[in-house]
Amino acid sequence: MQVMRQMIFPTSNQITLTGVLYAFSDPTRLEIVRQLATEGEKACCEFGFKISKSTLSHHFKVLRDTGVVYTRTEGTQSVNSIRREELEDRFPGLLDTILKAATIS
Amino acid sequence: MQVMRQMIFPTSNQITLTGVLYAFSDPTRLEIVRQLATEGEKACCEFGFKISKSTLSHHFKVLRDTGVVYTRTEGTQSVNSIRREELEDRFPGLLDTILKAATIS
DNA sequence: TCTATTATTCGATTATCATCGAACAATAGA
DNA sequence: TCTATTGTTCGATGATAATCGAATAATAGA
Repeated sequence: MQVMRQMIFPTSNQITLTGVLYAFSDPTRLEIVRQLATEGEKACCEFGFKISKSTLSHHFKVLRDTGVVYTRTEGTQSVNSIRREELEDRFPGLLDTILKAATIS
Repeated sequence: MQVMRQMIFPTSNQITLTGVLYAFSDPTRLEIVRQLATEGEKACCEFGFKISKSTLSHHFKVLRDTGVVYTRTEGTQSVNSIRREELEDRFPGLLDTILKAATIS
């Protein structure tokens, strides 16, 4: 029987630099975080990607596992937000610098 | 007949953010750039890694192809340096922020 | 010309990753 | 209870990537 496992989020000091950079190195994931940064928290279905929902779910799992994104359940929706405090605490300035760079290209 | 191909380096505007982040997402490559940043330009053989030289050569190729590192030939050695100007021109503050974060963990 | 040094290239292998469709889980609402 | 919605999980597949040993290339120096 398949079980909906509970989501696990790394603590601030469990977040690794290479992990965060890997999370951001995929164009889809970078765009997800960019939208979360500019438009605030959003459900998975509100991003307007053309990829399948299983692929999208995979990308959100990577973002959660690397400590970039927090997901809370609200009804049938999964509402995502950037873990700004933890990221800033762990690697000061990194998120903003990457987000700024993302608007350049 | 195998030919030693000429190295090709991307111009500043050919450098992509996801490419740079991918280059930095590997621990070996991150350490290479960290050493280049703190100790200046170095030949491939001077980094003290325990991996094979073909693997190390592969990592340097990735760093070149993504625009992070410049390699010049000096005798039988390949001397590497960070492309600071191009990176700063393309994505201001990115390199320093990542390097600073690399010293934290 | 021969040898040592340094690094790249090739070919192969193993591992990881992105992607998808189908099935399942959890919730909301009729 | 039934159905729709939303997202996760599973299993599979094709594409990338990391790694290595061996062969090759380029140069320096004896």
